[in-house]
Amino acid sequence: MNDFSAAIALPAAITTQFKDWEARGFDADRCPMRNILDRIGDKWTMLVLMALAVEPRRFGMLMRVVPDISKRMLTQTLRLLERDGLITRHVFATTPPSVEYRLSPLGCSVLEPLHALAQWAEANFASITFARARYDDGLGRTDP
Amino acid sequence: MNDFSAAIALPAAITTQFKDWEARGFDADRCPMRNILDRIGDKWTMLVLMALAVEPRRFGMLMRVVPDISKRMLTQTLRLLERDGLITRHVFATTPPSVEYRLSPLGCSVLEPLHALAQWAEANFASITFARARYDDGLGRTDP
DNA sequence: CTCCTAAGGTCTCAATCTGAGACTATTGGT
DNA sequence: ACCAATAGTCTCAGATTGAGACCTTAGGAG
Repeated sequence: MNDFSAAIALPAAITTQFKDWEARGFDADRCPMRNILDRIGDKWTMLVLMALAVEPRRFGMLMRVVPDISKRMLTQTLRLLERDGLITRHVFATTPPSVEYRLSPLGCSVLEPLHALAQWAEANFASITFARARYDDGLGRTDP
Repeated sequence: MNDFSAAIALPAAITTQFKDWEARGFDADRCPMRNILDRIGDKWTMLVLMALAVEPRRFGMLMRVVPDISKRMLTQTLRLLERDGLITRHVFATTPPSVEYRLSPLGCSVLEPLHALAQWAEANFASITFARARYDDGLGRTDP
């Protein structure tokens, strides 16, 4: 009847955690998830982290590798990641000076959950594309 | 010398995947990660998914439970999730009509990677807060 | 000399997106 | 006749983002 609780292997641990946070009010300052999502849950951050996962890279290289990002947003994203200790910044005294960014150990550790998300994305991309097409054909409204 | 490759247990599988996608250009239409991030990588979507992970919920309840979200954004977020097949929408003919949202099996399956991220957030929240304070005290610039 | 280029930014302005809150529809209750 | 409740939509002001001009410094070309 309710496909909800049966569809996934470990719902208890998951829903418990979410229920827990919810009970504490998702308070913006104290809730870890709120905090972390405000940082990495945006358009560019995960992409930048993934680009740095391949190898340490300089600003210009990141511009080339992260698609469609503007200088402005790349700068901002890198500053915030540096502030949070996920990446480190190294200036080399060439002329003009070049700057390399690399993941810190903390930054490396976030690759694991990011990888989980990536795996999911790859595994379910087809389903999503299909659902999207269906919805756009007007058949999608689940309960019209 | 390079703490990069040693800091995490499974870097090879991860970097390989990212390198792979990068080689294919992160093309906005075809890259799964790009697609998925454009959808769930925003300010509200993960929070809404988490709220629905606890139990199926009606619009008004979601408003109360997801902190600071506006009607406008909640509506938009729910529509996009429905379009992508992650949630379903059920109208009940009460007066006024009420609408319940619940995770689809596909939506349930995303809880797993989301949970991984949540675990990471909880485990590393203190480190991040510390790094942030350090940076804001002007000590943060990694290589001034 | 003088000009050009490189890298990594910053700054400005226009376009886009978001938030707050007014407004809508329907019908049972007072 | 009027109010309340739910799930939205609509509008407008304010916040965020993107595109691209501009800045700095020193080596190499002419």
